[in-house]
Amino acid sequence: MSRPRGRPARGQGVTLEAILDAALALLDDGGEGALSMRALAARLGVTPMSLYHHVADRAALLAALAERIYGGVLAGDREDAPPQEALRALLLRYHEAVGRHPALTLSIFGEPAAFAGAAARITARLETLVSHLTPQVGLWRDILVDHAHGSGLALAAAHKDAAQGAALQARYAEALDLLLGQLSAAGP
Amino acid sequence: MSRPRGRPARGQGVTLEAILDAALALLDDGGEGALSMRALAARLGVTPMSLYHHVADRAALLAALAERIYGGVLAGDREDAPPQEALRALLLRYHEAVGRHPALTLSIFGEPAAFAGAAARITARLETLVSHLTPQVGLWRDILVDHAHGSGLALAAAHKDAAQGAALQARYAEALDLLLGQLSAAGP
DNA sequence: ACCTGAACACCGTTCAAGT
DNA sequence: ACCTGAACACCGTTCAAGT
Repeated sequence: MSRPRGRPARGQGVTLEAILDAALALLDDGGEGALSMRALAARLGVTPMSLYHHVADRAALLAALAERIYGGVLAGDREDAPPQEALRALLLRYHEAVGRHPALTLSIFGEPAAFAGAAARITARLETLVSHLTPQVGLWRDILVDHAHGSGLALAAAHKDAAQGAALQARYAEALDLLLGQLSAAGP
Repeated sequence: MSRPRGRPARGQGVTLEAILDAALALLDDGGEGALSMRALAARLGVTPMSLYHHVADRAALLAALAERIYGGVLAGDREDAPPQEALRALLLRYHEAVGRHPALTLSIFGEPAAFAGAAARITARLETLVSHLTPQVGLWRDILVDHAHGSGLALAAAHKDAAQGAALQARYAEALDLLLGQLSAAGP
């Protein structure tokens, strides 16, 4: 019944891709507590230990997931768009990523190192955009980032209720427009 | 070496007070992962199971901690202060509570039910205050709450670094003043 | 009422052994 | 290079037994 002990035939093993897919699936429909190395291995039909040939440990797994999800946020960036448009689009994409995988967001906040890479890149881009719109760069950068995180948290807490989730997404867009309006009113 | 099996002499047992104190201590200097029922029991010199005579389970323990810490946020409230002052003071107290026990905040966000009671009372009070200052009540309530949570999260992530923590607290106050200024400029 | 000890079904991770 | 099985040091929680 059990797999043979040695290295399996070519194509039988797990790939990092498959591990990340399965981990995200566990997180998405079981919540934060559903992602354990053992449950993940079971879902992949493999022993827990074989995962450690692809990721260093659980923290590294979360880091890889963060990179996959939040790394894409900067991808849709258009260099030529006016700063306010670009800023708005960036924050909406970020917030949407948070909303699509709320349990990942919660896990990541508990493991800040996992998120450091993507967060730094997103923040850097955001800071550049803000600097085109107001001299109070640090202040507005913090406001926009903190507000996005707080709203993302509310989204994560409401993740069982899809209707409420959609309402929160809409509310975020509304709040963001208000903030951006005031940011540009503060003017350069 | 081990305690006798039956009920101990009067005053030998654990109290809920002592459990909450110890739990907070574990959280504060060990972070989110340091609070386990077993570690908590060990710190109190008791078997894990005796804790279950005082709290239903781990979630209930977190709820009791949330009530202790966040319940106090409304205590300093002065009914007669002008709404903007009261709003500012409320948010600073809330943010400070978050900052004083960052690991609790992180744990609570992962267990939203634990926080429901205190959060609802704080939000209700905040909403009343906001309604005195602007017609856009829901929008500004969300902005202020989400911003406070997001900033609290940053505080939690930086909790090893006390100097950075202080800087973040100061930044929050600055951002809050800016937001409140714009809130009142939007006017009733 | 409140404690104990043993037990159950879990964790993450290391190590040695296999191919 | 990549997998397995056994092991270690943990979890939360239930249950029966003690006083």
